[in-house]
Amino acid sequence: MKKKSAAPTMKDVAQEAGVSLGTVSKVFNNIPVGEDYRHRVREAAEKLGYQINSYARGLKTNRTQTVALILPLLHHPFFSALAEQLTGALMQRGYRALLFITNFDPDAEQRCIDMVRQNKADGIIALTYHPELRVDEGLPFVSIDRHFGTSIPCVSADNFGGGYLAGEKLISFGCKKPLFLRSGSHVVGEPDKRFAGFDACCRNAGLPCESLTLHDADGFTPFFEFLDKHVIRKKPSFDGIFCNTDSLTLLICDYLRSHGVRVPEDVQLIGFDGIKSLGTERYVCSTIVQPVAEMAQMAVDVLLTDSSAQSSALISLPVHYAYGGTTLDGEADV
Amino acid sequence: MKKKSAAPTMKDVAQEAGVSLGTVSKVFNNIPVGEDYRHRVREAAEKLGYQINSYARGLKTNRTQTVALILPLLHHPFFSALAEQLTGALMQRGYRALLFITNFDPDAEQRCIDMVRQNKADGIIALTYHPELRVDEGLPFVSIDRHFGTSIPCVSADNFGGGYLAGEKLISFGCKKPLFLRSGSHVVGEPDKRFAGFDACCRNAGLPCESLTLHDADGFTPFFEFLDKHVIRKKPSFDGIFCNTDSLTLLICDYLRSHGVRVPEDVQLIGFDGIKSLGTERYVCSTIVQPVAEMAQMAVDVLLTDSSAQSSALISLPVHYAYGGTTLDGEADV
DNA sequence: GAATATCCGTGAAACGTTTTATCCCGTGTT
DNA sequence: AACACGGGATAAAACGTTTCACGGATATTC
Repeated sequence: MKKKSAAPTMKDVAQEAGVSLGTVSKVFNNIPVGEDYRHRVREAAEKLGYQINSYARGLKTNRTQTVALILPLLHHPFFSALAEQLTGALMQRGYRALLFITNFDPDAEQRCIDMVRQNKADGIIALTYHPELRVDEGLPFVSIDRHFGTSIPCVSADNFGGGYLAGEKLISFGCKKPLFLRSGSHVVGEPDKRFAGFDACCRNAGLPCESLTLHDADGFTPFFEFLDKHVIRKKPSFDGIFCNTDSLTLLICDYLRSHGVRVPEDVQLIGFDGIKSLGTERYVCSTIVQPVAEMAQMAVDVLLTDSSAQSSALISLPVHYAYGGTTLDGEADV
Repeated sequence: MKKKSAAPTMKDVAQEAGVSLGTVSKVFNNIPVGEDYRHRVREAAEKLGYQINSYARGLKTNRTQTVALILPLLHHPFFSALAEQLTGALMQRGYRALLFITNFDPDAEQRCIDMVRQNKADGIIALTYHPELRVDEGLPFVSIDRHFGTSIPCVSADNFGGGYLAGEKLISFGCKKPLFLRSGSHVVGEPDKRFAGFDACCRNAGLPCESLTLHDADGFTPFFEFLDKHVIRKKPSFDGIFCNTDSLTLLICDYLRSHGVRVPEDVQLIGFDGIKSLGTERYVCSTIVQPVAEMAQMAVDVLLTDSSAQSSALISLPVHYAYGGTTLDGEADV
C-alpha cells in the first residue's frame, strides 16, 4: 500500500504490470511491443487511473501538443468564429489551444509571442497588427490576414476578390453611384485590399467610386456628418454603399433608416464578413462571406504540416456572396 | 563557443554569470539573493536571451500557471464575451488560458476534463451541461451558470432577479398580457430560473403568464405557428414577450415585423444577455444585461483564491436593465 | 575575543518522462 | 551442436527546473 495518494506515475504502472518503465513508455507512444506486455500495461494503467504527465513529456520531447492562438479580441463575430474553428481544427488533430487576447495592442502581441516562446507551444497562429514582430526561427508561425514578406505563411480570405464581388453585386442591383466606407485603423493587411477590389470593379464598369475612411480617434461622427450631407439631406448622392465590415454595415443601416432613408429601396448596402446579425435585417443587407472554417482548417494544416516549401506563401481562400440571413460558418442559431 | 544553438538553459546562464545553478533559479523565483548576484544573473540572462522553461518548472512544481476554459461554443456573443473576459482576468493574474470547445456535447465535456487532468492545468472554469461530471478532487473547479449541489462553487448572473426585472419592465410599459418564450434545451441550470422570476413578477401583479418552450429537434416552427395564431392573425393576444435569450429576441422581432406586427407599438419585446445586436434595433428591444466582466472576474478570483470556505456557494451577480443600444461588457464597437 | 546565530550561495537529488545502448533469449543456419 | 542473428525488454542517462541540506562567511551577543 502506497502512502502517497499522488497521481500515479509510469513507474507505478510498470510495477503494477510487472514490466519495466521503458516498456510502459513504449505502450503509451504506440511503439511496437509484445501483445501480452501491451495488454498488461493497459490493464494496469486502467486500474490505477494513470494519465500521462504531459509536462514531463514536454520537457523530454520539446513537443507539447499545444498551439498558441493570438487574437485581438473575441467579442466580434468574425474573431470568435475564427477562434472557435481554430480550436476545433486543433482539437481534431490532437492539439490544444492556448488562447491569448491582445486588444490590438502591438506590445501585448509581442509579449504574447515571448510568453509562447517560454511556454514552448508547438506553434503560433496569430492575427496581429504589430508592424514587425520578432518571432523565433524554428517556431512554426502562421499569420492570418496579414502577410509579412518574410518566411511567414499567411492565410486569408480573398479580400480583393471579395471587394470586386461586392462591386459587381451593387452594380447588378442597378447602382450607379457607389461609395466605400472603411472604419477602423485596425483594418490593415489583407483586409485592406477590399477597397482595391471594389475600386477596380467600379473602374471597370466606368463608375467613379468615392471612399471615406474613418480613423479611430474620431468616433463615427465623420461618417454621420458625411451621410447627413450626401445621403440624407438631399436626394442621395450615393445609391450603393460597400462597408468594409458587417458591423459597420449594421451601424450605417441603422443610422440611415432612423433618418428616413430606406434600405435597400433608396440605398443598397453590402458588407463584408458574413456575420449572422445581418440576418436580422433580413432581405435587406448583403454581405461577402469569409470562409472562416476553411481559413481555420488551412491555418492549422499549414502550421502542422512541415511545409518549408510553400512557406512564405500568401494563401487566399475564395469568398462568396450572401443575401440576408445566411451566416458565417458556425454562427449562433439562437 | 557552444555547438548547439538550442535554447539557453539555466545552466548556461549560471555559467555565463559565474554563479551556481541554484542561484539562478532563485533569481527567477524572486527568492532573496545578494544584490550583486541578482544583477549578474539578470545580465547574463538578458545577454543569452534566456527564457525559463515552463515545462521543466511545471514538472517540478506541479503548478503550471494555466487554467482550462471549457465552453460549449464561441460564436455566440455571451460565450465569446465570457471567454474574452475570462482570458483577460487570467492573464492579468499571470495565468494562461487553455481553451476547450464542447459543442454542448456532455461526452466532450468529460473528455475535456480528463484531458485537463493529464495536462495538469491549475484549475478549470467550465460552463457545462453534463448532468454529473466526474472531476478530480483537489483540482480547483469553478462552474458557471450551473450549480452542482456538491462542493463545486458556481458563478452566475442573478437569473431569477433578471426575470423578475424583465416582468417589472414590461408591466411598467403597460403590458397586460405577458408571454414567456424559451428556446433551446441548452438552457438549463441557473439560466432556467429566468422564467421563475418572470412568472413570480407577473403573479404578484395579478397577471396570468403564459409560456412556451421550444425543443431543439423541432426548429422554430412551433414558435412561428404559435405566433401566427396568437399574435399575428388576430389582434395580438399578447402585448409583451420575454425571450430567455437575446438571440431569440432578435429572431422573434424579425419574424413579427416581417408579418406586419409593429415592435414595440403592438408588442413589447424584452430579452436577456445584453448583446450588442439589439443595439441595431435601437429604441426598440430592451434586454437584461448579464455582468459578464464581473462574472469572469469572480470566477477567476474564486478559482485562484484558495477559498475552501465559500466553496459550495452559489454566487449570483446583479443584472441590470438596458434599453436599446447598450452593450454586453466589452462588446464589439465595429 | 570566542561562541552562537544569521545569512546566502552551492551542490545534489528529485520531478516523470523519452530514448539510447545493452543484454537476454529464442530462432535459423551450416 | 555451435554460432551468428535479431526481436524485444530492460537499465540508465538525459531533459531543465526546484528545493533541501550543507557549509562558509559575516554579524551579534556576553
